[in-house]
This record gives sequence, structure tokens and C-alpha cells, in this order.
Amino acid sequence: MARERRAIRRIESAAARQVTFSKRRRGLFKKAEELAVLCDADVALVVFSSTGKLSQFASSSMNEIIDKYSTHSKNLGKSDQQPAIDLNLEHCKYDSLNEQLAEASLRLRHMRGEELDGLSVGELQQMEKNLETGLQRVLCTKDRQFMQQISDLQQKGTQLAEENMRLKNQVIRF
Amino acid sequence: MARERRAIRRIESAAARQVTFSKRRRGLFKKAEELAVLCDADVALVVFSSTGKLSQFASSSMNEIIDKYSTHSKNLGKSDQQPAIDLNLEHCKYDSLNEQLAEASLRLRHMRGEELDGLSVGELQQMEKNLETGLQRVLCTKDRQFMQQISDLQQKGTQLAEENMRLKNQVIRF
DNA sequence: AACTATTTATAAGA
DNA sequence: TTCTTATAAATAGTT
Repeated sequence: MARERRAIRRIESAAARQVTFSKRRRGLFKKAEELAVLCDADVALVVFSSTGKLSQFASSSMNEIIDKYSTHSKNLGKSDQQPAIDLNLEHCKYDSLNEQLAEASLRLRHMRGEELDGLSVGELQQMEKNLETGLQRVLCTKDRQFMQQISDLQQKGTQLAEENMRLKNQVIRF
Repeated sequence: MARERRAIRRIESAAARQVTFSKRRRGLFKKAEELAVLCDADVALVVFSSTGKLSQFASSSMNEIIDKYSTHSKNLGKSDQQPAIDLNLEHCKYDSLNEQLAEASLRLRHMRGEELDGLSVGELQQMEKNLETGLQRVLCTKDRQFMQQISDLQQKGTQLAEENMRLKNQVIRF
């Protein structure tokens, strides 16, 4: 671009790198803004220098553009090589959760006897077994709870009876 | 920059705007990459055309840069509400899905007669009812399937018998 | 930071 | 969209 062409690779001299950074960053931001104005585009540009200093340009609001970008990436998931790896992972986890939930709720509906038409006889027999097992266990648990309640009440009754006895004896003394 | 200098303001003609967008976008992305390579900078560039099409460049990972940007902005006290909100929304949706899945799988385990100990007698009676209903429906569906299979087999048998008859008649002719 | 020789980008046209 | 080309703009190396 000038006196001599410069190969596009990292500039080793820190001083020269800093100078070039300064010049080119200015150019880049100028061109970003020009593109936004001329073509009515939404442009966001974020640059961190090698020393960690941030510069930014956004034709509208940076957050707005980032949001728009995130939404786009999620919805399309397409031509992002580097950027969306993280998002895609999130996306996968999200999709996988959704699938698991769908699966679980289908099983629940099956257990309630809904949407059985697609199932094979074998699957139905397995479900019958599961339901019978479940029913038996529910009945056992229910019985156990009832017996527990009865035993609690009996104990409470005994305690009350004993206390009654003591109180009666006290009353008799007066 | 060429045949004639062009004022930096929105290009009215949609066609011309599209052409310029195409050319300048290319140039901008090239320069963004060059800055990143030459100066060892972290560069993120997001462009939405006026028709909503997304193009992007990131020298490392777009998400990394956006994260870094958000952190920077927060630390500098620059109002940054949206990304955090968005992340939280994502988080909420994710958490909510997880909860729903946990709930569904607990219900399933209950239906299979597992982990019933915490349940009240009322809940157990409700489950007993659900299980009995489910079991009845599974049995009905199973019976229907069996009958369907029998009827299919009978029909097939009838067809085969008829075909047999025809074939026998043909054999008799020769 | 300013200068300037060159390279690069690009506007208009095809 | 791509190619061409005249010209504007950017910039590498120098001061």
C-alpha cells in the first residue's frame, strides 16, 4: 500500500506493530462507518490491541447488534466456523434437553394410557408389566402409610390415656 | 476512491447500494483480518446488510471476543444491560427445562413405584387411580392389537385360500 | 505527526 | 456477480 508492499504476517517489532496498528485501526473504523452509512447496514466492530486495549464501533447499539448476532447464529447455526462453537454446544445441550423432556413426557402419557396406538404388542406387554409393578408398589406404600397412621394414632391415644390417668389422680388430691 | 469521489451518505438506489455493499464489505473484512494478523489484535466484525443478511469475522472466537467486550464494558461502567439479560434469559430457559425434565422423570419413577415414601396418602390414591386407568387402557389397546393381528391373519388366509383355488383350477386345465 | 511514493480499494461502466 | 480501469484512499517507510 505504500513505499513497499508488506507481507500480511505478524509484525515482529513491537514499535512498528504499534504504529501500524494505530494507522490501520483508524482506517478500519473509518471504512466500517462508511459501509454502515452508505449501505444502510448494521455494523459492529470490536478490536482489542495486543496490549488488551479495547476500541469499538457500532452503527447502532453494540448490544443490539450482539443480540441480533446471537439470535441469528442460534437460528441459522450455519456459516459460522469459529464463532458459534460455544453457542452450538449450548444449542446442542438445549436441544438434547428438549428431546429428553419430550421423551419423558411421552412415556408419562403412555403410562396414563394415552397415545398407545403406535406401540407394538411387545411394548404394550412391557408397559402392562411396569404398570402392574407400579400399581402393586403404590398399593403397598399406601397400606404402609395407612398402618403408620393407625399406629401413630394408637400411640397418641395411649399417651393421652396415660396423661388422663395422671391428671385424674391430681384432681382427686384436691 | 475511484472514478469519482462519492459523498458518504446513504445510497438511495437499492441496486447501487447492494453493489457498493458487496464491494466494500469485502474490503472491510479483508482489512479486519489484516489488522488482526499484522498487529496481533483480536478483531470481531459483525455486519448486517440492509436486507438483514449476516456476515461476520472474528480473529479468534466470536463468543470469546463478545465476552471479553462485555466484561470490558461492564468494568468501564458503560451501561451494558442486554447481553447479561440475554444470558440470564438463556440460563433461565435452560434451568427451567432442567426442572421440567427432573419433574417428569420423578413422576415416571413414581409411576414405576419408586421413591414413593415422601408421598401423602392422597397423592398415592391419585396415583393408584392413574395407574389403574393406564393399565386398563394398555390392556384394551393390547387386546385391540391382538384382534387386529388375528383379523389380518384371517384375511390373509382367506386370500391365500382363494388364490390356491384359482391355481388348482389352472393346474387342472393342463 | 507529517510526508510521499506506492499499493490498494473502489466507482462507474460493461 | 464479475471484470476492467481510472481515480480516490490508505498506508509503509522515511523524516
